[in-house]
Amino acid sequence: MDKKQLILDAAIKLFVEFGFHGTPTSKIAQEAGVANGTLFHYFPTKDDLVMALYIDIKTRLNEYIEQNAKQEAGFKERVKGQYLASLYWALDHNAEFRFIQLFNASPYHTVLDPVEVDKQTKPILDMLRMGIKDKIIKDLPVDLLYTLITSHTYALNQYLAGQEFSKTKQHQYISDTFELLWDMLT
Amino acid sequence: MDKKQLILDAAIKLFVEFGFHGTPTSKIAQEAGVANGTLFHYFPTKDDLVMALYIDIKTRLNEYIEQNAKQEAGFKERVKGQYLASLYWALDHNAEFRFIQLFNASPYHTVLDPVEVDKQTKPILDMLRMGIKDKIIKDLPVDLLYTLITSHTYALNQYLAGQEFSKTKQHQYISDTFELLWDMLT
DNA sequence: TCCTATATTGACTGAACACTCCACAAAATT
DNA sequence: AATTTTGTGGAGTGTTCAGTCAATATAGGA
Repeated sequence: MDKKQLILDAAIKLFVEFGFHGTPTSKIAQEAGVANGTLFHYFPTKDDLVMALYIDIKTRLNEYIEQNAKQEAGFKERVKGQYLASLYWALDHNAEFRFIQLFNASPYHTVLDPVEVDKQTKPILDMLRMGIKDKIIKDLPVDLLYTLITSHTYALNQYLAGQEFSKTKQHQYISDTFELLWDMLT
Repeated sequence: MDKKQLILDAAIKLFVEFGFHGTPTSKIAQEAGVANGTLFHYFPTKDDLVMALYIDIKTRLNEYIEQNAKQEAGFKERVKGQYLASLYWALDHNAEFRFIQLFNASPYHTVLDPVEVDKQTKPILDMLRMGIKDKIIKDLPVDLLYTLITSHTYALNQYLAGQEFSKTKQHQYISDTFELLWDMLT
């Protein structure tokens, strides 16, 4: 068993439930079933843990999107692929997705390496630029559009997580809200 | 000079910059220029302070919206009035607006009195319901639409706050994104 | 088998923190 | 003016926490 992963898993759960301030490292170690010192063996500081967690989660989400959002079809289908993949992943990894939101709203977000952030968002911005060039979507700054799309996605996830819908209803709302998003963009 | 207000002002500033976990009550008192004990005279616990702060800010925002979003015109103008008022207020009270976001993403949000929350959102939900009945906007659950509208608004504020735009540009983006929002809803 | 490197433990520490307490000041009430 | 209530101060307190450390375990290579 990978203790490092146990620690990360415990940390997600507790951070999402109690926030960063509300979860001592001791509780994380306890929840993970490891000794206090073990946590600091893998993560020198609590901040390192938070950062590592964010990077880990974001990486896995991006991998999932890359593998599941097909590239072949037309522009709308490509955007939709990204949107659906994000939300399907979020349905299965709710704590992780909420952690991303928590992190984004927190001051940690500002200490992220901008280069790394750019690298992750660039493909999407490029896609949007192409849509603008082809006069498919509205001509507005792509980073603005990106912000709006992202927040739309998070908002839907929060909505779905906040209530107990059937799988069918969930998928329906995901489709429906993609159409809203699309109407917004075009 | 109202020390209570000094404390609230200092708290907003520090919470937004360092997060809840990163701002000790001692720093808040120091920033406010009052003694440690004075803070606890007004706010028995740190949590009470956070809560009071949220309620205070939310109240002022709502008052501003109520006074500035005119009621008379047609449906689109009424929705637009709300949107513009929110964002204009946010431009002048950026820390406060970011505090609301921080709070919403935090675990504090779950301990809010649901009755109070309902009371604040009801007018907007009623407005949306009317729009649906009149076939102006799409027929989806109003609380879902509300979530999407809210997050759209926060997202734009975050975008505007993140870069240094001229007043003109800011107003233009606020108008432009309202049209996006409207296209999404209708 | 020995040796070295890495993993794991949990008691410990020093600092930071939320909050208390009591003294005193200012205002309000009588 | 006397008395009560409310505001203000800041040193003090008990606790909690992030992070250390030295001892022990585990594993892998020579």
